[in-house]
Amino acid sequence: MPDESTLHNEQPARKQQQRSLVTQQKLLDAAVEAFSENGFKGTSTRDIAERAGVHHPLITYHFKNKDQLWRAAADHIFGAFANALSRALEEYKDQDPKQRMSALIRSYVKYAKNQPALHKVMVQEASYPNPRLEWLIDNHLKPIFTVTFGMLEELQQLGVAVPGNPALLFNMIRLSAGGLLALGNELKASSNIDIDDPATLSEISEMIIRVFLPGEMPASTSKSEST
Amino acid sequence: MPDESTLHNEQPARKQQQRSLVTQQKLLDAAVEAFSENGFKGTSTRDIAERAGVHHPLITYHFKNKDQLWRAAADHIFGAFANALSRALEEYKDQDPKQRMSALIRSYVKYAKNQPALHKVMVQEASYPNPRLEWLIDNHLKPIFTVTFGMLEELQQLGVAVPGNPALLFNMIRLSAGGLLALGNELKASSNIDIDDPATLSEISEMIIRVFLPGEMPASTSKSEST
DNA sequence: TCAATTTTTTTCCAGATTGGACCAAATCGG
DNA sequence: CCGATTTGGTCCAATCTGGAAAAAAATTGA
Repeated sequence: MPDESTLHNEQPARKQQQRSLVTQQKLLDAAVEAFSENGFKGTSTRDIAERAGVHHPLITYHFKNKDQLWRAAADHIFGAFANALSRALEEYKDQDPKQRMSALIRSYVKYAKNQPALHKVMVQEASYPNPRLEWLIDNHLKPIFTVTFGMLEELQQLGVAVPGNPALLFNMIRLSAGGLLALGNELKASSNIDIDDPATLSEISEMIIRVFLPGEMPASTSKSEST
Repeated sequence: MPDESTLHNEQPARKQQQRSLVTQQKLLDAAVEAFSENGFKGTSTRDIAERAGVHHPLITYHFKNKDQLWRAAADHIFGAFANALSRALEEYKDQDPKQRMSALIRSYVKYAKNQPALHKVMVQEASYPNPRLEWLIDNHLKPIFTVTFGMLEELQQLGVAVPGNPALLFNMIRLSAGGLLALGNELKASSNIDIDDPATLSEISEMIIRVFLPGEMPASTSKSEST
């Protein structure tokens, strides 16, 4: 299964070298960091190459241009995030809906801690209409939204999640979690919140769960009512 | 009361001209817009001047340099916001704590709708440690935080606000409201939420209130117990 | 009205940065 | 060890950077 995010994958007369993968990885990590800090416009390819410790023409070689690099970087983090969500969903598939959603929230908070760029990049691109935003929505946001939206609706019907527009609910949860971890620099100074403390992290998850999913699961006597 | 945010206010041998105030205003508005979209680094003074429809050397004339312009722009929006909060607080000073906090939230949502830069600029600057972030925290964030923090603590003791670290609570409210309105471009496409619809706006306020302040005010027989 | 002052316009700069092209050298896979 | 892949080093032309400086225009106060 060849890597779709890179070039030179048409007729690989010879397989990709190991060091090539390493530099691609370094460039992707650096790109994520840089783009999340300064946005697409505010980031130069040279800055990215420098962070990666790599000569900047290698960007052209591996990703053709700045725009493709941005897309690859977005795939990099959003793909990994989608995997993390799937894993959490799989692991808790036998639990009740509240447990499942709680697991998703904890998973998101944990992922956002290690990869705050997930939220930052979104905010950066949503600042003004642009083709990257549309691409991001279609390729990465909508799928997550669709899944979560249904789960939230179910939880509302069960009286677990607070009532109201599920779409709003979804985004409030997302913003609370992603925002808190993206604003780490600020929270320490403004609110004396240390997101580097593991205890703070679980406090955040649990508070989000308590706030948005305040109800208890109804004790269902018939365990398998829906097939 | 001379305008502190501008230069030439030491010994005004002659009073500031009207057109001068106009260009300053245009530059401030343009600066807010540009900085919120592309961050400090990603914004050029020429871009700002262009948005304002003004020759770019006027920035140097009115604000000395890019950094001072950024500070003036921040004062511009955060100052107006602080005023809006004060007015809401004053207007509801005779109501009970839950009504007061609800008024603050509605006021924030309303303000953030018209001035999403309030949130965006924060996120932009919090992306990485920098002197502007510290300045923003000390001059504009902490005062708001202090007031609201106390109110939230009181509401928690009354059983109105959800329990947990009040600082976290404060920031979750802030991020839910500010984030939703800052992500307007995205929400329409990803979640079919139209923040330009006035109904959506009040739906947001009311949901935030319902979620974070779920309790009812206890019926107090003694109206004026604390002096 | 008219001169002093404030504000705007115009022009200029020196340097840094931009994304990307190019090719020789090095490295690696088969 | 051969050939494909990857990297290093160099170069470029264009654009953009924040800011200085001086001339021109507009407004004010007397």
